Amino acid sequence: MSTKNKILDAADILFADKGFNGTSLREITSQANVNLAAVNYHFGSKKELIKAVMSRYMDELSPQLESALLLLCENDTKPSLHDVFSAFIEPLLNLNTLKGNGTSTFLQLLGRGYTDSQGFLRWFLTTQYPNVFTNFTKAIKIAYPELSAEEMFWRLHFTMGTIVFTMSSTEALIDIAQNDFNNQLDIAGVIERVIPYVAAGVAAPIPPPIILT
Amino acid sequence: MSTKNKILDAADILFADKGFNGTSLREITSQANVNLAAVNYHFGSKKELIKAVMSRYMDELSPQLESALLLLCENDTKPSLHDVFSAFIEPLLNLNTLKGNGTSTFLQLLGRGYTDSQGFLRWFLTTQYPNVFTNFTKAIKIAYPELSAEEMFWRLHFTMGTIVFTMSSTEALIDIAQNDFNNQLDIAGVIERVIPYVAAGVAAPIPPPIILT
DNA sequence: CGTTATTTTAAACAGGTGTTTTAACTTAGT
DNA sequence: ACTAAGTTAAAACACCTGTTTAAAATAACG
Repeated sequence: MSTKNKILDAADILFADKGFNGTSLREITSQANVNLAAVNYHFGSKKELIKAVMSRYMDELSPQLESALLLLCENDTKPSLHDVFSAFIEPLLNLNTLKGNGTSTFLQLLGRGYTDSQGFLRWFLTTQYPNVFTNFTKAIKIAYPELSAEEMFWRLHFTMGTIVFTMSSTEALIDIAQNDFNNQLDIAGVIERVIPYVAAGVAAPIPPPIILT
Repeated sequence: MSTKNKILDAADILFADKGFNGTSLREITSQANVNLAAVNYHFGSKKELIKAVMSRYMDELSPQLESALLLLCENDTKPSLHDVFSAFIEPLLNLNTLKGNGTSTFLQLLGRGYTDSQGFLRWFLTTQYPNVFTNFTKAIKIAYPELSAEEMFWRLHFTMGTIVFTMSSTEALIDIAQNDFNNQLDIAGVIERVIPYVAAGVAAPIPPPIILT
């Protein structure tokens, strides 16, 4: 395997586990059995390495999400919210088949990107991959046309928060759940539980207008 | 104001904004106009400072949450899920009256605690303030008795994720919302929007048992 | 007043950070 | 085989980290 990929693989796991700020280049290079200077030689800087780790996922995911949502919109039967979220999440699960634990680290990384590094990664994703967001919005608009654009904006971000936050602390939660309920459960199981939750949240009745007192 | 409080106030804002790992003691002490060594003199270490910042909120919040939820459980009319969440969130909003931006920074700090520092803060909170969690669970059990303990466990953590994640990026989201929909909105407004969302999520119909293929 | 405590200050400590440099090594291309 | 480009290696760079030290300043109290 090439040095570049060895670095990407090690960085992937360490970034997800300890955050971008919390992981040093020396940890990455020693985990990858590679010289320290190799990071700056192949990627230029730590910031560019972070972008590269995320791009590896997004470049594969973005077109899959686009086609899955497009298919849903062009269907003759109106999709339910549950359908929309399932279509969105299926490509995420497919990452697992290509790479062990792919889904979990990607969503963890996404969570890190929102909280670490003052949101520079959020900027990177929304500017480099804007279609993902707009297509998703379009599909939901079909499934739940009564929802105003503003209300939808907020509920989408609530949903983003639920998924990202859950995934970034998944291992800890699974540990607790196995202790308390001794029920075998993996990431896919957690995702299957979170879909009804977010679908119900997005589908919640429109609240009465807020009265300013 | 005492040196100790000047440090706590500065650390509060900086920790919320840049995370625990992302904030250096030198940033805190220069923001507080205080000597660097004062942190170690008054608190012992950075870790203890983090605990002190969180305790300041939790010591005030914990009894308020307890009484609000207790009142709800002892009421003769069965509370709805919306009632439970409102009772939980009202004390959070009251932090604002005591301290400017108290609610937002506290929830941001909570979010940091889940992702930064490999969950040592989560351990600190769950061991030091266990009542908060158990009382909340009890109230929901009354409002929605059909939900199994395990399902409730997950939905509570999804809810936690929604709130914490939303609050840790609230300013950014409010900025976007004001640009796109030019609608005046503050933190309280966001909270009023998130309550129906999480209430519907927790109240979602119980999903069919997962079939392992 | 003088004498303790308590607190603040500046300086240094040992160790970690991302990045750069310079030389050695490997790999193609002709 | 020789040169040129590409890659790896060890060492040093300048800077930042949390923490400690020891002296100076302030406060408290008899």
